[in-house]
Amino acid sequence: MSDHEHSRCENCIIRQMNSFKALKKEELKQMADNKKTKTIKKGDIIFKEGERLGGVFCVRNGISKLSKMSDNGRDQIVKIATKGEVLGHRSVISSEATNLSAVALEDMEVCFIPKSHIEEPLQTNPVFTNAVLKHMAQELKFADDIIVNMAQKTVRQRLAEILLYLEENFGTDKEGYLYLQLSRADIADVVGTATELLIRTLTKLKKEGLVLTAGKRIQILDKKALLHIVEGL
Amino acid sequence: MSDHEHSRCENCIIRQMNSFKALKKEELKQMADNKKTKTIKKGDIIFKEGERLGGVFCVRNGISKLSKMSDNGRDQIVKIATKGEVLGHRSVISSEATNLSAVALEDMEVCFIPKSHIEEPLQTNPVFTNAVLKHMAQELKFADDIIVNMAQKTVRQRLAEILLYLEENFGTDKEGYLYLQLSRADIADVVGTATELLIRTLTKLKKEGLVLTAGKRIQILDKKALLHIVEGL
DNA sequence: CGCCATGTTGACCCAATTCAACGAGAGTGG
DNA sequence: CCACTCTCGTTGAATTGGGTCAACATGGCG
Repeated sequence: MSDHEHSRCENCIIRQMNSFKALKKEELKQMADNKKTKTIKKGDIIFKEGERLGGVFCVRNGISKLSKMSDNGRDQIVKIATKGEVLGHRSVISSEATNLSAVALEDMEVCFIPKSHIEEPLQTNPVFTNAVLKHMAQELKFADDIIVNMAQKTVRQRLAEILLYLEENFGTDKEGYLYLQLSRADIADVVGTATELLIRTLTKLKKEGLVLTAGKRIQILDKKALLHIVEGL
Repeated sequence: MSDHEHSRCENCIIRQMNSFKALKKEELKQMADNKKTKTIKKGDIIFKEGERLGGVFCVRNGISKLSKMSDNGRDQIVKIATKGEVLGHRSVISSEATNLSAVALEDMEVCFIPKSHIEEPLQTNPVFTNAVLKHMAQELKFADDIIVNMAQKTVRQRLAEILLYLEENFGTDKEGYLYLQLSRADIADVVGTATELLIRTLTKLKKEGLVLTAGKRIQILDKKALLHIVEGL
């Protein structure tokens, strides 16, 4: 493996984007010596709901979905995780099996970090622990928002919200289409509905001139109108 | 104020039930000297969404609901918090305004603890910080479950689940009725639906012989059947 | 070229919301 | 004590939203 300077955690830019920035030099060195960088192909499973993770996965590049299977057999996507995010920290912290599955939506590069290198700083480095704590507090707040959305909003509202989210967080290509090309099924799994209804709802937005589609690609035409949909009915 | 032995945090039984058990004697002493015990009447607001809390509320007695207002004007109850639970820790940790409102469902006794007495141990007492961290990890997992339920399950399934939850967590009186008597509107706000539909769904369960109602009181007759509803359709 | 996964549409049925009306208990003030 | 009102629970009926099954299109990809 070509372990050059960029694969040393100390120099990893990703570190600036998450709680790892609170780690000390020695801790990072330890981590760098034990981490395993993995290349993951689009569609590959990083981990599956119910597995016990021996560590966390730090996303170096690419985008993944975190989902949970419902009793009725449908997947619900709970989060889309990208560069800089750490997967599996929740289950390492509570030393339980994961409640979520992680699947790559694009080719990815992730670093697997054995849990001992997380657990130890959690005991000894309060700055790190507090950074993680703050991060989880944020996640909890987002989760509350999602609960309310799922419980109270229509598919149309949730779709509008996700389209805006995708543009906000992943941007567009030069032609103005959303950079992240989720399949209709994936979008449906985020929204929490059947793909047929998702498609119908999207088609309606298209007819109203708020979005534009070309194959699986989607472009937002009227951001304001979408925002308006998200809020009122 | 009758500050007897039971009002010293060091001796508070509640402490055994939450992260405060990880606090050291001196920290508890400090806390005891600065906390304010408050009596809160049924229906009273403990705090409102958007407020900046100067500390956390430790529930000594009674039951409260934590809810968030949706854009469409309906309240969504996100959690029911009871004896031993700490309210407002999330917003203190991330030093933001609360995203939730807390209202008493019964007469309550809560201790208000100024945030400094939380923040300081978070910096200096890793055992405490880790206890809080673990607790939040649990909450996050529950939140994921709720998201999936809201997104994928019917009102009937969610109602069945909540009835079982209420029995499991708050028990029944001697006649077998659920101890915690939520109003139909509150149950609807937990389930995430209109009270009319909630009532209709409950009535159906009654006709099927799975539950029994007397005024606002509810009794579970067939736990197994309810469990079956929760899982399959 | 043909295959398989994905996207799309129709039609039907059940789930859920909404508005409207009414009933039943719980104060409250005369 | 009664009448009044207020909140809460309950039911009806109309309408819309959403799920499901089946059929068909389409578009990469071997």
